[in-house]
Amino acid sequence: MGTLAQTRRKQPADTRITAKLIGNIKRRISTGAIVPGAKFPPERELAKEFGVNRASLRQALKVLEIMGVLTQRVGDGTYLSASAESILKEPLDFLILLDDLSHHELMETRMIVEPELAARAAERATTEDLVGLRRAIAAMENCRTNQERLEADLAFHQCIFRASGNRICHLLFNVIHRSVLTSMSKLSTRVPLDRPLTFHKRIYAAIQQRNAEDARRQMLEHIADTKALLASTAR
Amino acid sequence: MGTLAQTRRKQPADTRITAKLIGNIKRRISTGAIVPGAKFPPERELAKEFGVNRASLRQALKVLEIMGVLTQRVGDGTYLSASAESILKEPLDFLILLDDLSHHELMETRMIVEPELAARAAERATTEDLVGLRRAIAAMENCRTNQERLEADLAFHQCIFRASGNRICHLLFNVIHRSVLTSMSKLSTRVPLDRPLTFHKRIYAAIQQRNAEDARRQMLEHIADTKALLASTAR
DNA sequence: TCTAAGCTATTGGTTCAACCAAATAACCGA
DNA sequence: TCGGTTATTTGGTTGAACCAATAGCTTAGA
Repeated sequence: MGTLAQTRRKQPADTRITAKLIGNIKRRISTGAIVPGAKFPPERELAKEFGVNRASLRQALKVLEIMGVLTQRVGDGTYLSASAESILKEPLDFLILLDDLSHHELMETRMIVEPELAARAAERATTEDLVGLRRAIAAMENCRTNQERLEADLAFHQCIFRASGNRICHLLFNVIHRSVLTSMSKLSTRVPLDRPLTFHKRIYAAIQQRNAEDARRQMLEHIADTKALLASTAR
Repeated sequence: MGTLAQTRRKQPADTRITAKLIGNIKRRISTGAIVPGAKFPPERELAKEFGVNRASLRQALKVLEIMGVLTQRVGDGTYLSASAESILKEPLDFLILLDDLSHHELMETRMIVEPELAARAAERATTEDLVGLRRAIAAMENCRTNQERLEADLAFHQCIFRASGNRICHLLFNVIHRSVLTSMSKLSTRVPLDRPLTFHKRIYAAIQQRNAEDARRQMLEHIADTKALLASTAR
């Protein structure tokens, strides 16, 4: 009997075929065999190439599609994503559910990281970043619905994430903010406008003046304020 | 026009059955219909319940299994994970690949967050945390292989993550550290021992003395030192 | 010649049915 | 009661068929 040629079938060594396929695709990406934006071979071909059934391949591709690693369109094909903006969304959603992460803990995380991001933004912000911040403040001043107000709030912080120059934090906190936002939008009580707006203006001023230390402090106060407010309305 | 509900792509709602199933399961978890550790109905039943084919259901379950949300065992069944420790691993791996995140950017993120975590650890560390830190330092002093040294290094920082009390950062930086570690273990040059060890001892002293400010500063220096070292050996 | 409508091949989406393999549960004889 | 055997349950995989959306080609018409 063949000692090594048994990778095909019947051997229990062939466990976890989906994980294997994902690992294989990951390797192809890391070696540059598949490049962001590139088109995959058709599923039927790729399955043959991997030596697995199309259904099995689809499981692996589906995992990557939900994660945002790739995109599939009927009649067109499968494409590797150019970036992975949404890649942390689903996982973080489930993380919050399974580990029962509360607003409190999310806000705590914000308090740890965002002041530092604000400080970096003060050091690195471009003129476009500053424009974005001003626009977000204006949007907040002119908002009419609660939803608009929350979106404007999010936009302001996103500008800071971007200006900080750290993509990991940028992506992560986009997701965290969005999660906080959706829970806040479900609160019956109306979220106040003036206090956050005041802080946003102070933070903007600090960033615009390249005052990292002030930006850090104002951001910390801002989030602490919001956190306290959330804790009071939630009860 | 574009209120907000139209952020959906062109994909018709009747397709995307996998995403729908995942959303449904997510809802069941959030409402407590499925509780962490609980057993799912058999795939054949669950598929009937959802009104879809088993193959389609399996795609959804496979996504959640790879994410670490649930566990499947042949002949046994499907169980909802009690926690989601590994949930960020795969996504972050692909994030690093797709967005071409470098050591540099990962270390940058560490510099942003870990000093603050060290400060919190100084405020909150339990006696068990302190024991863990001492043990990690001892392991680093007694390590013989490069791999052992890196593992001991990781263990030290993980203790701090745990002691900080922030689970999100804990999970996130476990993954980031592991990623940095695997790339470092591939470097031909031997990573030095004395400097990191010195910093670890200083950080431990600060935490043990409940000196948050000192812990923050020492950690910042430590990571900056490592980062510089990485940058020099990588060239 | 160019455009628009229609047809066709491609490709992902879904379903169905069968069988394999691992774990468990039930059973039965010593 | 114990220990091993058998049957059942349950996830893992395969193959084929059909649906539906898209892209690309063809063709009729202005």
